[in-house]
Amino acid sequence: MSLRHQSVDAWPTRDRILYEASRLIAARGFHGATTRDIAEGVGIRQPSVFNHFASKQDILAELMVFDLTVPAERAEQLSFETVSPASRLYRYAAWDLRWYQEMPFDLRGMQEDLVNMPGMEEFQQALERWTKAIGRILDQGLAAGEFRADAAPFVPAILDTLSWEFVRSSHHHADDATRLNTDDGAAFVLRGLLVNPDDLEAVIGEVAQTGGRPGGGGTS
Amino acid sequence: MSLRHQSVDAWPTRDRILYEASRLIAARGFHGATTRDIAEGVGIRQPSVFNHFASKQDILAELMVFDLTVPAERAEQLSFETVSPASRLYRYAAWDLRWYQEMPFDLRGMQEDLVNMPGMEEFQQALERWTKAIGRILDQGLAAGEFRADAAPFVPAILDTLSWEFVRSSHHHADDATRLNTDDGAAFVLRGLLVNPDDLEAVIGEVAQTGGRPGGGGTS
DNA sequence: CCTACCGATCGGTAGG
DNA sequence: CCTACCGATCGGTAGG
Repeated sequence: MSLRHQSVDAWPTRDRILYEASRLIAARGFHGATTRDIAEGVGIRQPSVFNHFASKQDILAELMVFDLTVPAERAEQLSFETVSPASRLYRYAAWDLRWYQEMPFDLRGMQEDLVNMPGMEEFQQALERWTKAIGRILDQGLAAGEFRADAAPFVPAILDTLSWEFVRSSHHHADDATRLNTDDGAAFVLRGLLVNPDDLEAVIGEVAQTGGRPGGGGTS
Repeated sequence: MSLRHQSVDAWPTRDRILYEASRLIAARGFHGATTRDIAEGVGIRQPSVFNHFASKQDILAELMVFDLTVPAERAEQLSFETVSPASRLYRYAAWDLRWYQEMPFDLRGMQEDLVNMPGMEEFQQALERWTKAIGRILDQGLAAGEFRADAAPFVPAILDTLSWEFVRSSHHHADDATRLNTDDGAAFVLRGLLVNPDDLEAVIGEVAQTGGRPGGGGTS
């Protein structure tokens, strides 16, 4: 079912365009990734790309759904739940890192500034919603005395980077043995953030009790 | 003396080109930042840019010295010193974050992939030297039992991000009051990495004893 | 530091 | 999904 479980060559052309575009945008940036390069990677001629997407920007927009819209939705869900802030942040981080690890596309080129392009307002708002949702969880944790005030400002940027790191690792080591562990990544963030790092075990336990599953739909 | 202490308008044209280029590359990527935009920001005509730099890529190269060559040198220095690995990593992190905070240019557009462009081999090597030097300190800390094996793999990427975060904060809040604290950033990394986070105070103390100054030359 | 200009390459269209 | 093609824009040069 999932694209991840098939060889890229077996994907529909439309998905292969998304895949090649994501790799090239990650490698050279949006403006450096040309429609000719994308087409060449897919094995078609450049104008044929426009039979699947109305514009180059539409390819970007579809990739941004995976990078911004879906994570924003998940962060908002968790920001309104009732378990402890620490537990919710851990759950979000673990979900986020898994999301990027299992992502078939290479989203490292989806830089923040791209949402400022005309026509990308939808994703500008998704980014804002994500930032606010994470900010809510952080504020709740600060108010509850769970989080360190001198560490909280770094958390959004660190979640971002760890996401990229898991994309990178999933594209470089295909075998499960050398893969980075998503729970270790989430634990790293929490250890730096918690006033009492020794509470981490309990926080993780709380997650298991409320039955949080990494869940979320397919990728295509 | 330092560019940071003068208004941008008072800088020599060459430095203003570097400044505008750094901002545009951060905002749109190297290929999205055109020489016409750079010139417009400086207040000169597009061909005049080439009176100061032989090519657009030469502008990039000069910015990369600040982003890669200088930090690589500092990391290598520290990787061969004799104080504890934890203390050296803390010192590197604190130096690195200060370096980016005081940097007059916006280096957030200096993505890793740019070093793969033809002619940028020098910076590909600088990046490699940086990675190896940080890796050496991490390996020494793991061997000494100071660092957690499940946290060490995340450290290089997190140093990277925190650097960008300090660039961003220094470009957004000019006043010292709301500025992010570089020591807090370094402490965040160490708390996530140390087997015994309570040792952090001692690690910071060790730094003071060996008399490590943030030091390093000017910026221009 | 300017005006004038050029070859190459870009995203996208026409028409099958 | 292709060939043929186009207007716009790119980095860079000539010559003052």
